[in-house]
Amino acid sequence: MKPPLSKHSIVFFQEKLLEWFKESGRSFPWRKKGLTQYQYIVAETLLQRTKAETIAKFYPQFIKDFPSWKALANTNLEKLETYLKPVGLYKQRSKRLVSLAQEMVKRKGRLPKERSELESIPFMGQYIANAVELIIFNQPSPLVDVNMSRVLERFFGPRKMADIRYDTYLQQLSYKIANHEQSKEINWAILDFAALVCRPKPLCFMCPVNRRCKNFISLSL
DNA sequence: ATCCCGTTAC
DNA sequence: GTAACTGGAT
Repeated sequence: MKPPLSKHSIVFFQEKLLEWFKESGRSFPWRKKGLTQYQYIVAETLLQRTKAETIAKFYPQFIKDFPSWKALANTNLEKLETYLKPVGLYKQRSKRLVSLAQEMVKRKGRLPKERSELESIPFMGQYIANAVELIIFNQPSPLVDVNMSRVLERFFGPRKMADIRYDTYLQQLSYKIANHEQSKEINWAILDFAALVCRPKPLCFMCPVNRRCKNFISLSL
């Protein structure tokens, strides 16, 4: 047995997934170039606990109707709830979006670069803070959600803690994976791979890294 | 560690 | 009917 966390296996994983992404990666409006900070952060907030395809249909119109932090900050909460009903979690989400927008208006649209200050912004948690570092600050950073965790755990071995955000093994592993010239593409590759191949019920037969995966045999029989 | 809280896919 | 979905706050 080879050591599961060897540099070699990490590079193997990165390269194979980047290759897979070029062929089979998904395309979403919030992955385009030239989005404003506002547009990107709103997308991340909408995506929480919701399928990306659902938000993809909804997002372009949302940006037209609420084009800026100011527009969103001045929106009536009940109207926003009605507006968000089709995508679910409308009470949470409207509250989050408005208070986030109001905070950003106070900050004149400027994001703090200090990590702890970034996470002090209401409803800007670990995930979105990582996404801001990755997409807006252009630094390598992992988008560690339940889906990325599932993929990494299957391939590299399971975590110990129940909560992804406090599991040091998973956190360190995900930073190693994301630490790459093409950090954005790696992250998107893993998210897409999680949604299309390494699903909760995995489709191992079409997996480009199945030969080295710890769960290949047990889960595909 | 626990609560929050909806649509969709299966 | 239930599990799943690009989590965050307390």
